Amino acid sequence: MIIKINDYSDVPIYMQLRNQIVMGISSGELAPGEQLPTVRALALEIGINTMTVSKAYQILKSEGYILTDRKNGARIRPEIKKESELSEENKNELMRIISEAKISKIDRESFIRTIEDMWK
Amino acid sequence: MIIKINDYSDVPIYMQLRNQIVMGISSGELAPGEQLPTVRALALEIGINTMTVSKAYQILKSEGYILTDRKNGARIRPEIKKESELSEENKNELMRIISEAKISKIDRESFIRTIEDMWK
Amino acid sequence: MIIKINDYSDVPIYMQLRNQIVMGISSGELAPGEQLPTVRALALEIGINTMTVSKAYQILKSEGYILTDRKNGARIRPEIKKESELSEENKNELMRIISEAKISKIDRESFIRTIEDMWK
Amino acid sequence: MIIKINDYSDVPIYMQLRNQIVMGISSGELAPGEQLPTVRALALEIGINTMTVSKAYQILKSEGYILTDRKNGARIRPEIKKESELSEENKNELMRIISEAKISKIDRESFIRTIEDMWK
DNA sequence: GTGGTCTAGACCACG
DNA sequence: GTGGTCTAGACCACG
Repeated sequence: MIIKINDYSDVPIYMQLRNQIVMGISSGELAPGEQLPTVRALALEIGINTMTVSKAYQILKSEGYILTDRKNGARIRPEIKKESELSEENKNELMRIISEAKISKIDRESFIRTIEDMWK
Repeated sequence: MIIKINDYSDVPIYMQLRNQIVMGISSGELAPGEQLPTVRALALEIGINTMTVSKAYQILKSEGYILTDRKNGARIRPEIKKESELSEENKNELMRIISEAKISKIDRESFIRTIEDMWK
Repeated sequence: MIIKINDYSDVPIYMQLRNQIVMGISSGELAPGEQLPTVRALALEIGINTMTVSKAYQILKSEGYILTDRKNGARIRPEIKKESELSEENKNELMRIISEAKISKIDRESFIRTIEDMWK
Repeated sequence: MIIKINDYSDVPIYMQLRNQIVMGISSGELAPGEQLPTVRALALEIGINTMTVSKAYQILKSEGYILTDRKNGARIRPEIKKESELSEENKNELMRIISEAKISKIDRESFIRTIEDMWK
């Protein structure tokens, strides 16, 4: 899986990394149980600090996306358990985006079409 | 209009303020041409520094949401002009949220229903 | 002569007024010796504060563009005397604008054509 | 690059700083990709507050002149993208300066020569 | 009375 | 070590 970091984004690097791994899981590119690179290897590959990768892994672990053990490193959790609801943060973000879309005179139908395209 | 600041959020106060005003405009709670509180009044009301309010207003101004004049303070721009497209940032955020929703086993239909509810 | 004030400009109203009168003189719309409206009349016509008009007149007077006397009010100075050189401020502004034009990849010829058009 | 702040100018310090950096980019004194001093270092050097430098940097960033990243601080954007047109504000300023030049009996040819000299 | 500017100083997230 | 955020407080230009 290819990770792309934008050094100039407002989104911190560890969060960009976390997001891309989550998206990889969601798309199926990262399979349940799949081994992730070691912190060191991934840091080297992307050209970022090991601390940054470590932080991303810790967040993914605390969110229940990955498992880590000393022997095998990190891997995608075979059975990810999540509430079948959006988090409050995500609801807020959605509301903000929808508000901006409405002000931009994007109509509801084309907005939903965008969502449907993204869902695939 | 009631502004609520979450001190524990990662989102900076000025941005929370900016977001809530944008949502107020979108919902119609803040009408085109409507007067906003003065920087000082709003700072006092929310219990934050005038600079922080000022920063929010300046962002809103630079984004074309409000107008400020020396005499009357700030008001909602009567004709807000926006590109009828989602920004790249908003698209990225949507993509992230959708990915998380899919992992949470939220099905597409109920996700879209959520959007439709929020759109109203 | 029609004066147009933009309440939302960063340029203070008194300065907008001053600028428009200077441009009126330059274009010939305001002739040497021509009477200007009284402070009160102009304030009423434009819908601004008399203090603001007064401030504009004072600046124009100190710059040698107009004459005021208690009896006749203000009028355009019959013989405006100016150094036949740009002021330091105007040179600085020109330099700034040229710098921005160059970065915008505007070519020198089209920039000068713009100047020549404006000069007419 | 030497930055000179005029304490007595009407132009705010952060804007003087912004202008001088833009002029530095335009003249080539600041090369694409070149590192800028840190906010703290520049504040110390000029003898102003870090917030003021920070404000200048944020404006330059929002205008697309510079990039900032958390690791390395600010640098000149390698590829600055600008509309190849003068802004309305710059056109207005040009018009004002030309008007004043005409009143000062500066003739068109020498005015354009001044522009050409500045362009180099 | 309004927003705009600036300072000194603090704390924080990021890497 | 870097920029980002926030505060308290001051002063100023404008109208």
